[in-house]
Amino acid sequence: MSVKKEKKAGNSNDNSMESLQQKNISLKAVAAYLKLSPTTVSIVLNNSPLADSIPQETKDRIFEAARNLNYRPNYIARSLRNQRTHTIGVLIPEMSDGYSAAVLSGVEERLLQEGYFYFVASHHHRTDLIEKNTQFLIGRCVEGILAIDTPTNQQSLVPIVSISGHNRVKGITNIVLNHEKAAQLAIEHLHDLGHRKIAVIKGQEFSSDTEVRLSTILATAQKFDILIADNWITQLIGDDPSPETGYRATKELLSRDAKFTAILAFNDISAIGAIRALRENGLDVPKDISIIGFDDITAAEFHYPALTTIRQPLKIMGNLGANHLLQNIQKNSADTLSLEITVEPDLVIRQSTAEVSK
Amino acid sequence: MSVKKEKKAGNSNDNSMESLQQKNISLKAVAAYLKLSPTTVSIVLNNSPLADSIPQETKDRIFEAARNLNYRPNYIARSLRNQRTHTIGVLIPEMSDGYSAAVLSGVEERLLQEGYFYFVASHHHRTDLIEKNTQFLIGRCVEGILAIDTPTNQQSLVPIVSISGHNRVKGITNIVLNHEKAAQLAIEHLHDLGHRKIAVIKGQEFSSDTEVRLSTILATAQKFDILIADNWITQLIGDDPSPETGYRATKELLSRDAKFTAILAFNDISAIGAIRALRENGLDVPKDISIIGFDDITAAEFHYPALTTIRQPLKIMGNLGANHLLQNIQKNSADTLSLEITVEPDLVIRQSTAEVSK
DNA sequence: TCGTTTTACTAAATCGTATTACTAAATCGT
DNA sequence: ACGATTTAGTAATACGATTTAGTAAAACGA
Repeated sequence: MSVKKEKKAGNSNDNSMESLQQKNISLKAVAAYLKLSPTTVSIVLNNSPLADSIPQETKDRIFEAARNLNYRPNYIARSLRNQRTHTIGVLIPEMSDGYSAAVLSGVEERLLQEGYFYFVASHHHRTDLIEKNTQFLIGRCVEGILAIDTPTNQQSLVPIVSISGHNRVKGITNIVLNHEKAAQLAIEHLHDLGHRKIAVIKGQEFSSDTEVRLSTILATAQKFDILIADNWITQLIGDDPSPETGYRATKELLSRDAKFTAILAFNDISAIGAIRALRENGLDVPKDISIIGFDDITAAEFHYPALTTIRQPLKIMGNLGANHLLQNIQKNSADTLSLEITVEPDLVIRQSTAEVSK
Repeated sequence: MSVKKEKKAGNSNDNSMESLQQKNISLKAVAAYLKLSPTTVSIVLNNSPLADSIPQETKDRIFEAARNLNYRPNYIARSLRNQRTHTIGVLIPEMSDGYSAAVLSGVEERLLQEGYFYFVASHHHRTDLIEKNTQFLIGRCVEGILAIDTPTNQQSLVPIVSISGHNRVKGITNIVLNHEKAAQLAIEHLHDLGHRKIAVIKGQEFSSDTEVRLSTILATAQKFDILIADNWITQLIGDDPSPETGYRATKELLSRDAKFTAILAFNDISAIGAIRALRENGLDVPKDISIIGFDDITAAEFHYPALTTIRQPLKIMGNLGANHLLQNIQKNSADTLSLEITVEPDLVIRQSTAEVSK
């Protein structure tokens, strides 16, 4: 890393500074300039009902002065006065895992529409950081918290909406996937292709979806008369967000010399790792083994072979989460309903699944 | 999407509410409780130099009361008084493109260490949104702006640090890759493998690195006596952040019936699309055509074939950017140096490149 | 012992805005 | 023509902290 100093810039007699607005014109300054009181200026600029009694001519003068002086109300002062920050806090496990980013993009879209901004804090699956970050965010006067794939077991002063959070705390709204449907789609697809012996890669302990996903799969498999032997279940270990964990879990699976014909992976990332492990063992996907992923992240479509997967509408979940959080903020938060909003998965058939051979 | 109402929660006589801290204890309230003035309480809690004259016994009383009453200073009030928000704004093209997320994780890490939070605003490559979002962020009283892969042509009231921004504006610090070195690594690697005819997939017009990357590659190729014919250069079109654009660009390239032996892709995403296009045309990577990507995003390693790529230290660039922005904020911003900080690329050799056949 | 310094605090101003309560002049109704 | 209302504003207060300037009592120094 090298550093190259170029030149001094922006000292006070630099004429290009003229293009910069002079600092922080306050309401008082505008009022002084107009020889009016701050009250009047405030009333007019905010179009408060009191402004009815101000003649249009004066209003025009005020608007013009505000524009010319480039008056921008100080957000901090306004927040203090109004007790509104228009800011929410978002808790995520990891910035760079694709999943959070996809949900976040939905969150951002919705929030910006309403003039809200958000703080992000990631906790890397450490419970102490979840707690600490929650406190930090509340300390920053956020009006609500959106927990993405993050266990939240505490009630709080501010409304909380949890996306894929898997928890049942009073007053917390949950956005969850229809897990039964997801399991059904996956199992049925494999069943249709003739698979009867399936292995499962389970998520990490700390992932909120781990438990439901496994249990719904097991239950559905039974219905379809499909065998998932105990030692055909492995688990992702460690918090590495790369396919490495799926690779390891699959190696482990293969070492057990099992005779399954398909693998249900916890997510697309681990499915990608699994495929690599299989390939290393001389097994072809989908000819020898079929694989289904989960989530439908961008990488799924362009992987080779392209992943058959259960799509979660991540961006929409972000939209919905933001939406409900805003609603809860509008309402008296002491009167919040505990809602559970369910979104539907889709089966996306690509090239990683095929009819069972022979 | 279905909605299931579960139960009312958190009404006022709900005893679980007791665990929630009562709302907003103010400094004044603490002072009243202690029969002291807010001044004294503030002085002690902030450990201001004036606290020297306060006896330890009184200090202890104050600390205890603050703890018992669960006093949390109001961040907004404090910001107003101190004229510090400890908040910065981050401009990115897209939340979910992997690149921004990787840089952001580095940014977040560094900022949290210093007690800063950040607002994110994405502009989807629209210049009007860049301008608008910048105004919004400044309106929110951010102390500085970090522009990731975002052209910034204006000076501003607050310090700006640009990461991969490719621009030369006074007072803006730039974090950039050593592009010459990157081109050198890529070309040299292909040269070593015997390649003499190379195609290039150029980035979109709006990507800040597009121009430098192409020009450095062309210059370096010349040095190595490698041919890059004019019609062996295609460009990514459109703002789709998926490999689709790379796929299209490569199809176009192949339709020109060119006789190159390797492709330099603008980034890993487009390299992945390129490989798919080649495969569809019956060409094997790396046997028939070698491909080099750029960035080394997570997907690169686990793609099939695993991508040979030029790694950018994205997270470190985020770290550095945040770091320099904080430094510029500390200093008098009117006295900011225009710096250019260069980070070094690495060649990561995997399976998408091989010796030229025959 | 008397003036100075130190101790242990507090009153008041400030940050920039929004709102409530008020006032003086003009207009209206009858 | 006289009280009531409307018009066109302003002064004062609050939001919740920090800081400057100050004060009364105690301790100190000679």
